[in-house]
Amino acid sequence: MNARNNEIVDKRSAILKATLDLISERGFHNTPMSLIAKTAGVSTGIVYHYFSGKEELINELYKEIKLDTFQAMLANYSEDLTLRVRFNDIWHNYVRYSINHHSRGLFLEQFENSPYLKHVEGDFSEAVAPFFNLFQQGVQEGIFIPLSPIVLFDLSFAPVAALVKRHFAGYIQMDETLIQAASDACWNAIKV
Amino acid sequence: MNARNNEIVDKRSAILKATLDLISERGFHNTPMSLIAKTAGVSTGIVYHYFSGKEELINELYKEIKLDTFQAMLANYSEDLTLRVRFNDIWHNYVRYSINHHSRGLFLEQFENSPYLKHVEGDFSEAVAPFFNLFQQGVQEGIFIPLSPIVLFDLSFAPVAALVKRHFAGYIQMDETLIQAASDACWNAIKV
Amino acid sequence: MNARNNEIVDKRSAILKATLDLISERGFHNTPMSLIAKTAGVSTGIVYHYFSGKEELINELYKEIKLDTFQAMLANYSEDLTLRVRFNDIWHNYVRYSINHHSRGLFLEQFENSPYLKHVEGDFSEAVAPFFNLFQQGVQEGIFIPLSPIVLFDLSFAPVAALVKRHFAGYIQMDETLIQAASDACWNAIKV
Amino acid sequence: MNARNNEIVDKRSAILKATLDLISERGFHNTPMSLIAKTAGVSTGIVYHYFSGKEELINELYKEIKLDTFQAMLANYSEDLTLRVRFNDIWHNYVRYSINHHSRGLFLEQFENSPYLKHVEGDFSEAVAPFFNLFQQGVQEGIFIPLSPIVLFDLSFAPVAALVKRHFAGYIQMDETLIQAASDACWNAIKV
DNA sequence: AATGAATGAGCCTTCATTCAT
DNA sequence: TATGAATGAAGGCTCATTCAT
Repeated sequence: MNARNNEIVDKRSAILKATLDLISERGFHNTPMSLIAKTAGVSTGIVYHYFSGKEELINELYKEIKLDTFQAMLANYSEDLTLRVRFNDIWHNYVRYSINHHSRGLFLEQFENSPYLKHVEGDFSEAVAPFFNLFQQGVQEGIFIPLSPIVLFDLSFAPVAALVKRHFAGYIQMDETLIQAASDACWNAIKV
Repeated sequence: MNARNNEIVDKRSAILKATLDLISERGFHNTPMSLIAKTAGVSTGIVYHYFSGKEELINELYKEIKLDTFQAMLANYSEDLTLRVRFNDIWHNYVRYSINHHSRGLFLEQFENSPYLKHVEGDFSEAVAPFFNLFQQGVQEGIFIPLSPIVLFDLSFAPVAALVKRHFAGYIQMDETLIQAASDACWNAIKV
Repeated sequence: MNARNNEIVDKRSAILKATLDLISERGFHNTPMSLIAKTAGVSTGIVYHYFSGKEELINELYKEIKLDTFQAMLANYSEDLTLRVRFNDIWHNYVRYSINHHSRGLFLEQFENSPYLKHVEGDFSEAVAPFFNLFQQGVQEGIFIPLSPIVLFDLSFAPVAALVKRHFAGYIQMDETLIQAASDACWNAIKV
Repeated sequence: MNARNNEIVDKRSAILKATLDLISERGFHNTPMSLIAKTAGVSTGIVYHYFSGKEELINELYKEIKLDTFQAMLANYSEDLTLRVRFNDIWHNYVRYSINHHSRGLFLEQFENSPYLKHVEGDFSEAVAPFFNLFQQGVQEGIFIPLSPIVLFDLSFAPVAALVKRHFAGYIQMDETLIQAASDACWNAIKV
């Protein structure tokens, strides 16, 4: 990759990064394109070179972050590990990622709860396959309660975002002890 | 209550209702005050007679809905019932309410995930006291895992909103069987 | 005058007084009718019973204050007194009135410098006759320079408003010594 | 200065000029930004590129005009000239300027009498220094009555604005003869 | 006479997007 | 590629005036 390409990557990335930071703090509609450009250190016009408009910019950002989040949850994932260990790793990864990248969580929740934004039909099927397999295997082996993977997914991980919000609101402290206790609780939720 | 008061109540309520419907479908910033007024069948100006501005209108709506949601969760609640029954009732109430009043759930999630809106410091302490007591009692009796009520609350109910979203997205069908299964799962999550 | 009439006078006066106070401090366009009504202790609607609208209200107020100012300048005025004494009395009266009724001066200057307001064709000819006579007599007696009364009026009194503004701005202190010196200066301006 | 700079200067100037013309004829609050833009031949939005808002636009205009007025009064000013000549020149310059640039006078008086507008703390100290020196010198030389420069300034020039108003109202004709007579009168006012 | 809820036109300002350079 | 001046539609809010009571 030559200098020119690097620059392209840099500029596009700078725009995406500025968008994330700003939107997570100020919200979609309180984040003008001009501010995104300024924060990214580029001109307003050039943003429209990399993205067709604000909506596409945000959709692109969503896809990147959503994918990155799934990948982070699956760090060190291996089907050689037991279900219990895999589940626990994912839970910990997810919490850690959510705490270490707060703005990403804020962005995702805003995005996914905004009826205004046309939800991208991003194809995350590949990214979520491991989860699907995990829960399916558990059901088949009679370890998990016989519900669809998507339900098991929500029963397992919905509490994470809620608890991380409490953490940042100062109501609780997500230390290792609490993380483990909550992870165990969620495991018990779906365990037969 | 005389005709005039009825009218006042009606007008204010009409504005709040229009706001809820519009925002849940279009989002905060895609819902102009003029559209709210039009939908409510009143003039733009009069909205500012009942609410000081858009922000107060939305905050007021939030407080009403948040409170109503808590109350709906506690329908037929009685401390004479066993923990198990109480928990199960709340879970069912919450799901039913979320499904029957979809727009309220959409609104709440938008609101609570919007960094732009100054979150009202509405005092819900009274409204959430029963939940607090429920979880505290369970811990004291050695029935629930020894975590703070707020954590137990999230472990118990965070999946509801997630599952209802899947329901409306068409991925799952929240029928009585599924509701009961999920409710049991969450009970198992916090049970010792 | 019976109680009812008193009330009428009171209400009308209260509106005029509120208008004066508010406009002198906030300006014409930053003074809503609703605030005038509230300050006067009456309802918004009743203002339109006493005045046909905001413009008439302000015009009425202008006429009253303008007339009152002329009359104040002529307090203790007598053609039996010498020109010198009459001039000096007017000058002192004007300054004292301007200082003791600051809001009236502020209002008059706003009004008279506002191109937006249709200037009332109030008939002040009777009120200004003494001034006219004073200057005309002085010219006829060869005491004043032979200029039209209106020019002599401005040469005599234009500095008053300017100096009173300096006084309230804190640049000067309009004490008796200064008033007398300035009054003498203006006398010298028009004296042959 | 290249074409682009010229254009910028032109556009900014066009906005200021339109603002002056409109406000002097219609008043501050009867002059919408949209009309200013339209009159200046630009879009509404671009006004906010050159000025942060209506208030800054007006304040900026005030500073420019106030300064320009002082400079016009001091045209051909030289301390080599006698006090008498300097005074007379200023008086004539001021009257001529006020008559030839009527809108500027109207604007200044509106602005300076508006309690609503936050008066800019423009630094005119440099611009008014010659006046200050003039009056101070006169006092020191025993030619002017021993009053502060600011008082002497008002005694000298306050009648100008008043007389120019009479001129435009049609009551008097400010021809050379009258100007000279009035200028002499004001000189006599402050002369020992 | 009196109230004040109600109307709706109009204003200031913002901001996504375009385009000349 | 890159800039940022420029556009203009749209939105939140104000307020003079009206009118049912």
